[in-house]
Amino acid sequence: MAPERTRRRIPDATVSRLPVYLRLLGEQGDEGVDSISSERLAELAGVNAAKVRKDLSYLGSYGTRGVGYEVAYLVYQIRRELGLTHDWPVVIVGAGNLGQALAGYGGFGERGFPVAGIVDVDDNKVGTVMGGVRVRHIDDLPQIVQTKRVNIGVIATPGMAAQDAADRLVKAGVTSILNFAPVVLNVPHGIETRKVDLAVELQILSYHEQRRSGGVGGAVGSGPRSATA
Amino acid sequence: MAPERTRRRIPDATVSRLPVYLRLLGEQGDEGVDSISSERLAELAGVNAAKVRKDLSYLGSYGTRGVGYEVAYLVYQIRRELGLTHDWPVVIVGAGNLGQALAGYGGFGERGFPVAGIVDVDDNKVGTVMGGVRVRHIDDLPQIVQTKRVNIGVIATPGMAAQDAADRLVKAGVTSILNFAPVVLNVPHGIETRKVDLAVELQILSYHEQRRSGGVGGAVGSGPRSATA
DNA sequence: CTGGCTTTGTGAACGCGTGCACGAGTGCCT
DNA sequence: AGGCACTCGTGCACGCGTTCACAAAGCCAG
Ligand SMILES: NC(=O)c1ccc[n+]([C@@H]2O[C@H](COP(=O)([O-])OP(=O)(O)OC[C@H]3O[C@@H](n4cnc5c(N)ncnc54)[C@H](O)[C@@H]3O)[C@@H](O)[C@H]2O)c1
Ligand SMILES: NC(=O)c1ccc[n+]([C@@H]2O[C@H](COP(=O)([O-])OP(=O)(O)OC[C@H]3O[C@@H](n4cnc5c(N)ncnc54)[C@H](O)[C@@H]3O)[C@@H](O)[C@H]2O)c1
Repeated sequence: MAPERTRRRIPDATVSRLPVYLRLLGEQGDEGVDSISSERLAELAGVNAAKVRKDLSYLGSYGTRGVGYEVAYLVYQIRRELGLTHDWPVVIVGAGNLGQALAGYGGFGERGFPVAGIVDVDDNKVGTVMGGVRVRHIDDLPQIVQTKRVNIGVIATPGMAAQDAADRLVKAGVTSILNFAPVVLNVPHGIETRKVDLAVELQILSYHEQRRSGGVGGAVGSGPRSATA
Repeated sequence: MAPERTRRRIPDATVSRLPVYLRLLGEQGDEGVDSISSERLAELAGVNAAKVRKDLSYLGSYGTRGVGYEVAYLVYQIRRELGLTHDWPVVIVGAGNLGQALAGYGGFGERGFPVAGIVDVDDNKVGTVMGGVRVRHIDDLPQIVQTKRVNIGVIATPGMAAQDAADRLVKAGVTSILNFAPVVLNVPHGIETRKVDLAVELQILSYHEQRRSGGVGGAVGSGPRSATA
């Protein structure tokens, strides 16, 4: 626990944009572009140019005034800051529809997140192979996490089982969880969790559609009234 | 400028939380709870109680001081505000790994987003059935959108094809898009889009893991892995 | 009916993220 | 060498979202 001075903290909003810049920079690099301005990068990312510059400034002053940013170097710096200089193996809990799609998706491994294993409680699924990975029983979770040095777990179980899955992941030693189940997870302090909820996304779109299409007649009922669904 | 054509606008942050409250309230209702306090709801949602009250206040004053909120009535109000009083059929573009998982997922229909159709360019996939829905050719998109009154489209194609899919969706008449491809979509003004990018989520987790494990200069004793690109 | 208890609804303070504006550095051209 | 065009880095102001704190409002017991 070396008291290394707490490094400059990067705002959450910036952290969530860095991966986008990273991908775009990678694409630009592949196309032979070796220098890029904040203006151009902003256009590609669909954001404000000043925001791009401010975001990148958190990494340090890696731009050249009058010119722009060297693509390759910037890629390296972002990767370093995001901890992408080495792989982060992930373990998937739940080998259903979604778990299957995730395991069969090559994009993870390419981006530095190889599937170290996928587990399930259903004996009918254990032993089958999905996306080149054999499904193992959830009791093997601790062993997988430890031998493969897994820090990140992905929950793709039904909502009912999500908390159980989270508990098992934490107990096995996982410290970050990506949760696809529509459930608010209860985890110990220090465990990082992120939730991806498709129903929520659709409902947000629904809100805007509803708003667009007539915006609702007047407010119904000025006062509280008992109305059963 | 035009007068306030817009009635009370609900902040984006609130809109994104309402679906969570809605789900929790539904669960509580199923368990026989007919009244709930902001404190309790906040606990279930993992947020601050004042935030819950402020969020709900955008819907109107539907609480009873000293008591709390009537669950059934609150559910009704949130559903009305989110436009969930009727179904919103969705069309899925791309019948691959992910499209298949989405089509096979019953949760959508249950929550008011039935799959009106799924389309693909691959003739080998056209005609097959996924999750009870027959895959149709993408050229049928306009017809599906119009006959089924579809407003929401879901993009589950590779990144390369995502912009094309978006263009086709918009041309067909869709006004909201949920995009799973890791691409920044370019759409006309007025079209609502939301993006779900798993790689971004994982990279955000990676950032925190990297930070946790000592920060600069990775603590893991792996080899010199300084590949840029 | 009154007093005490509970919980809502919201004004106000605060903090964070965004976008503008501009000084400061860099490279190129004359 | 000097001037010019360009782009970064950032101070600053603004707006949104979060949180606290409390008066208003409703319920209930006695
Ligand atoms: N499939 C989708 O497109 C989709 C979309 C949105 C959300 N989701 C969410 O993702 C989750 C999974 O969806 P799905 O369609 O894959 O469901 P699914 O029913 O197809 O698969 C769930 C899997 O989890 C396994 N499981 C159950 N309990 C378990 C436990 N305690 N530990 C380990 N494994 C367990 C089951 O055996 C099953 O194989 C759900 O929460 C769902 O709401 C899925
Ligand atoms: N599968 C996953 O778990 C996963 C995870 C994260 C992100 N994604 C993203 O989701 C998208 C789809 O992933 P996938 O694994 O299903 O890919 P996939 O290759 O399995 O499926 C893509 C499908 O889209 C179809 N397609 C191609 N071009 C099309 C076009 N112009 N119009 C209509 N359909 C077209 C293909 O025929 C194919 O069936 C990708 O962008 C991927 O990055 C997938």
